[in-house]
Amino acid sequence: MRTRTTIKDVAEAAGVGVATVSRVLSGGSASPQTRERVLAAAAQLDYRPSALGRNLRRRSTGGIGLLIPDVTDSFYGRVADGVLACARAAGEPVIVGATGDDPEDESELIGMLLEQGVERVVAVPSGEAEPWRPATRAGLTVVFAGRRVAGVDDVPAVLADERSGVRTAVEYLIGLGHRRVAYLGGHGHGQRTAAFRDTLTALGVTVDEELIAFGRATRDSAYAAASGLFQHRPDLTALVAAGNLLGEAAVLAARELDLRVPKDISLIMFDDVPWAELCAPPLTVIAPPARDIGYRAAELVLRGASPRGRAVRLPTELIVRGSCGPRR
Amino acid sequence: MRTRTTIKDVAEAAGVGVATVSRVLSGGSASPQTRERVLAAAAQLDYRPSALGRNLRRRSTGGIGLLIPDVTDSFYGRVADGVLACARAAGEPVIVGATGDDPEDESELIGMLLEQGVERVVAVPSGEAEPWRPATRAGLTVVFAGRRVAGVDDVPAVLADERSGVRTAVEYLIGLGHRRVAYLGGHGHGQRTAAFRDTLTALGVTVDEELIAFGRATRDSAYAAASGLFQHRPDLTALVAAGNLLGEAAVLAARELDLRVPKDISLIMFDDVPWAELCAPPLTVIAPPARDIGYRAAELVLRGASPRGRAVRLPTELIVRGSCGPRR
DNA sequence: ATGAAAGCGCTAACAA
DNA sequence: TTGTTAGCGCTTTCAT
Repeated sequence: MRTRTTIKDVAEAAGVGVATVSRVLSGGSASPQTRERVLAAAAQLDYRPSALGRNLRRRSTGGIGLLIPDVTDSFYGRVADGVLACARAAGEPVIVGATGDDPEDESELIGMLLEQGVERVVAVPSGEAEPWRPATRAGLTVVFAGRRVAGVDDVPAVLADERSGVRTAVEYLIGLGHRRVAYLGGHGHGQRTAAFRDTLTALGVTVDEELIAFGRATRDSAYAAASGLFQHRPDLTALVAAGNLLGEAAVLAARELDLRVPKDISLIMFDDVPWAELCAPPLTVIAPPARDIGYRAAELVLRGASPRGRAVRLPTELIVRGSCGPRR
Repeated sequence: MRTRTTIKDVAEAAGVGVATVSRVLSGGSASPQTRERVLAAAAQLDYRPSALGRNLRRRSTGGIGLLIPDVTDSFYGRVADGVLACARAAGEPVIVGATGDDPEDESELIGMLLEQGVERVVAVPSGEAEPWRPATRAGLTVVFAGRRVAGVDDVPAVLADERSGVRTAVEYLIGLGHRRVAYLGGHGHGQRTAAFRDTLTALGVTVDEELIAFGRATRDSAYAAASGLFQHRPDLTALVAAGNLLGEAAVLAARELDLRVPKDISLIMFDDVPWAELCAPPLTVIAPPARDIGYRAAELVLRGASPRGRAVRLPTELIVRGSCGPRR
């Protein structure tokens, strides 16, 4: 196997010093003729500067790290897509890790990034503060996406405006005449849950804690929670699912229990996914701008993020399809 | 910001030379006491060897590159998940790029990986051979996943057994009494298309080219193709969609045209996705082991892949749900 | 078994 | 403007 052409080869071929090559290639000053000679030689030899040498010298990889719970989930997938798009535009490589929402794994992955010399990371955090201590201590620039972590306030975040999104949804349901509205939440949905309660209260509907249930991040758990809700409280007429997995579970459970949507029960889901339109009836959703969240987070982290941990909130959109109707 | 602790710090703290530290940490020979001293010092200083130095020395990143058309697509997402899982088990970082199935982008991304010193890549290739020339020339170890590239035969591939999957599907449909079976294909589905034709022929059904249509990799294009098929040939009674995007389009188009599934038309899709169960009726599918494909491909590439470009074919599974019925 | 020393490819002072 | 040089942190001969 032929060994890679290095800066030295180019320097020799162009009859200049390596520093000059480096300068020319990174847009430094050089006489027009020198520049041309260098460029010609580089092109001739098909030279590609090795990031290895540069990284070592700079003591850091240029790239950005991306930590998400699960590539396979539509929401995180879209966030990742946004990050990749932004990084690509900036010519930066992205190292991706899946945490499974497990703080231990998250911790290990952060360690791996540190080891790789990554110094900027975008993450949908698991929720624990602990894994992020070593990161910030090591001087990592991190930006949270889609969620933030209680107790880690020096990290900026790009979020969906969940409060307003959930409020809109609940108002919509109440406006349709519903009074016994259930809520199905999951990991990392504290914001949404709070908004749900607050909106109900603000509208003069007393919060029935029995109508609030939670599932863990598996399909089975979400299904069990949804099914339990429907069975224990057959009087509920509407349900807000706080995420796409939970919405999926709600649709399935409703069907299994022969509940007609939206006749028997109105369904609304936080997050828009391709299958929302394929459902029968198509699902009404609160759509968060997942891809934008990723893109903006990547922009922020590349810009060096602001030292002050402010949060950017991106608006959600209520997309009315066919899964909500007037109270039965 | 405190500067990272280096191997030199550990060496000093342990009162040994850097070479010894390096040896101990990579499991080389050392006297028990020296080993202990080094380990203690390393732990004490919370030392993490920098991949930067190691990479430069070794002239390569340990990690693996992953190139897929679109993180957002369920199939590729699952492939990516498999790759990430395997890489994580091996402690290797993964640099991910989205090609959008565009050979130009693919080419650039390959260049980026080369520049980063990545020497192993798993890819769902766009289909063009050209982007891969520089890669193999540079000595990259590459393994294709889910697809292969005509003319690039020195690259091993991990694939779904598409022929047998499609055959099973077509046989199933024919067994149900269907004779006018349509096929909706897309980019990179040559294998499936061929299997479709062959199976029909083998079963004594003449292939009606008008019943074979193709969409590009966008939702709009897929929808147009599906819709066109249904409208031009209202006599067709069954359709095989070669991928999840196409299946989605078929479901939507059928609904739009008021075709009842499976009464008016039987639908079967290559690829299993969460929404297949949510559909009404739930979609019958040929499920490829997407995650396994990714995992196996990563295993192969980490093992250094075989120089001989053999293909591993993983079996698909026919999952009968409710979208296929007897000919009307 | 261990240490000294030579780089890996690159960039950034510093000189010229 | 340009070349020389000194490392970045690590692994790996080569002596000892």
